[in-house]
Order: sequence, then structure tokens, then C-alpha cells
Amino acid sequence: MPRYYRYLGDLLDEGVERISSNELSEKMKVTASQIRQDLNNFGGFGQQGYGYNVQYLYDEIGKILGLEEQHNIIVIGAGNLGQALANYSKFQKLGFMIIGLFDINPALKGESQSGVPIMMLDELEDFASKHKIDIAAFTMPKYTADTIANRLVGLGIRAIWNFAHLDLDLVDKNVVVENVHLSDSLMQLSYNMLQSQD
Amino acid sequence: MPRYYRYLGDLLDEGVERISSNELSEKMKVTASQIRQDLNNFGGFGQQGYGYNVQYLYDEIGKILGLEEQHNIIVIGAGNLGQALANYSKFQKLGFMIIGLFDINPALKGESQSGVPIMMLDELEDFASKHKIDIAAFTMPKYTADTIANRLVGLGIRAIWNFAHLDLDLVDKNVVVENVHLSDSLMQLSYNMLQSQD
DNA sequence: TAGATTGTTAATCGATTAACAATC
DNA sequence: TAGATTGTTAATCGATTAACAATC
Repeated sequence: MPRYYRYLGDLLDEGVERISSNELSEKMKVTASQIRQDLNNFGGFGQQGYGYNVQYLYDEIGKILGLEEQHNIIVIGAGNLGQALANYSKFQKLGFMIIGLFDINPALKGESQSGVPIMMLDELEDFASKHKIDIAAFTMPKYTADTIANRLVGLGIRAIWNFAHLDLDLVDKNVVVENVHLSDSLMQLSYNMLQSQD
Repeated sequence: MPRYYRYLGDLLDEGVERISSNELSEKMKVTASQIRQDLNNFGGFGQQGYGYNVQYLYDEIGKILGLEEQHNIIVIGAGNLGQALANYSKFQKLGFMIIGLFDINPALKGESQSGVPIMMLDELEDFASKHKIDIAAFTMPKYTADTIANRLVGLGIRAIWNFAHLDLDLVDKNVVVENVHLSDSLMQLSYNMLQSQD
């Protein structure tokens, strides 16, 4: 669904008002059947003989993805990747606000990135008592990840966006984990390069 | 397969010599059947009654993923994410060397990140004539991506690791594209959070 | 040899595609 | 009304799981 949302957003920018599953299928390189099946699973967003209204469909998918409500994010690990996430403005437009960076390096204490304060990890509980935190992004070394993850679960966090190079082992199965394993992605790329040589 | 490689590497670090599909299945949270099926697709790496030799299997999967040969990477876009990639040392251990950063911001000319030089985009052809470039990572704004992609294809690049928020439209279908859409990943996370509430 | 565990075939499941009736 | 295009059912395909014979 995020991919649909992205394409519909692009269409909106281009000023397109309506689109058929056939037109969209050409753009997205998926079958029209697939599109109709997917969209219909979530509700009848189209109209026979007309197609889909781009703005309406965009809004509806936004709702399905939970984008009407704002999400507050903290980033654990204020290294290059953590700072890059804090500086990335696109997330804000989707309602994802990065409200704090945490690290253990005392040299970073009191610093900030694009207006996002960098705090020490032992200030986490204090910060959590003052702010609603929905998501924690993990950009720190993997050996501390499991411990911090479960500490955050205790603080009521609801999701982890995990860039650390391991699969998290959580005490609470209701906490959602979304992995971004950059090394895995590079290896997959390498594998696909080998395959495409034939 | 990258996930197997990661788990086997961890097992090696722990000093584990052999493992059965059953043990591995518990660790990786996939069925033992799945593991045997996957591994056997690529060759008979196991031994009945014994299981799999961790080191051997690790090496074989490395070969399958194309990790014995070094890959040279350039990064287009020396913003926060581009710099973060250049600073990330884990990639080097897997044989992925970042050998150049490119940008259009003149203020960055002559700078470097972790020993990786930052160059201007118009120096690309010159650089390509002097170095073998296997992969280009795209961390620049999306509106320039398609043009640069096809320019790089002309220079003989073989793969694009795409962080730009679009699906690339390439002239050469033999060029491999691996997408890392961070916004999509965040939206997916948001969606999964809604689902897990039930 | 007996026990363990793979390699491999067969059965199941889910996701994708095709087809077409419903309807705007 | 006729044409277009969805919603939805049925058919196909591929991937996952189960089962077990092969074999170390």
C-alpha cells in the first residue's frame, strides 16, 4: 500500500484527477487485476465506468496506513545515520516527527541536529515521561539493541524501526518491528547482479 | 539468502561448528522445511545425520551472493544520508568499497568523508574513466534521478542502490536496481501498528 | 547397525492473474 | 442506451509446509 500511496501522490502533483486500474497498472508495472484486487480488499474505492478518483483514493489509503495521526519518533544512536534521519524532512510531511536523538557519547550531550535535541541514554525515562513516543528508530550498534528494545517496551513504545543489524527479540509481541537491513539489501543487490549476467 | 548469511556469520562468531535445519529454524523463526528447501536449491550443502557445517555453508552462501569479489560503489548525493553511507564501515567488511561521493553543491568540492573524496557531478565521466565503478547509490533528490541513472548506465555501471523516492526508469534492463524506500518503510510500520491494535 | 538429519517429492496454502457479470 | 471499467469469482501459479525415503 505505501507504493500505491506514493504513486497517487505523484499523480496528484501532476494534476491527474482520475485514473483507471489499467492506466495505473502501466505506470506501476503491476497487473490491473492486482490493483483492483488490492484496492477492493480495503473497500470499494472505485466506480464502474469511471475508474478511481485520485484525491479520494489517496486520502483513503492515507487513512488505511494511519497517516492522519501524527507519530512521534525518537532515534537511538546519534551517529551518521541517526543524524541523517533527523535531518530528513520528508518524514515530517507524512506526519512522522523526530522529537529526540539519544546516544551514550558524552561529547554529543546538549548538541542538536536540525532542531532535534541530542540527549544521553540515561535521560530516556525522564524524556518518555514528558513526551508521547510512538516509534523508536534503532541506529546504534547491535549488541545494545535487545536490552534497549525491552527497556523501551517497558516505557510503552509501540513500534521499532530497526536499522541495527540483527532481528530483535522482544518481550512484548504486540510491539511492531520494521527492519531496514542495509547490508542485507546490498548483498541482495550483489546477488541480483550475478543473476542478471546470464 | 542475505538473512541466512547474517545468521551464519553470528553463529561463527559464537564458535558454533555445525547446525541442523531444526536448530537454525528455531533461531530464525522459519520452518526447518523452508531452510532445507532453500539451501538445497543452491546445492547439497548439508550431510544426512550431521547437519550443516557452519563455516562451509557461510562460505558457500557468500559465493552465491557474489561476496568474494570486491564491489566499488559511488554515492550520488553527498547529503546526510550519502555521508552516513560513506562512514559506515560494515559495508567494507562485505567487500563493498565506497570510492567516491558526488554532489552539485560547490561548497562541498574538495571535501571528504572518512577518506572518501567528494566530487562535483560534472567530474563523473572523468572519475569513471579512471576507476571501475560497479554500483551507484542514489541519495539525491528524486527529480534528477532518472537523468543521472541513464548517464551512469552509459558509463557502464551495473547496478543502482536507490534511496531516492521513486522507481527508476532505466534504458538498460540489464542494470539491477535495489530500492530502499525509507518513507515506504515508515508507512508500512504505521500500518502494522494499526493492525496490531486488535 | 541404529539414530539423526538431509534431500526431495507430494500436499497445502496463499497470492496472482484471468475472466466476466454488475453497474456507473 | 452503449461503453467503460470496476468488483468479484474462478483458474492458475508459485511458494511454503509436511512427509518420508535416502544416506551419512
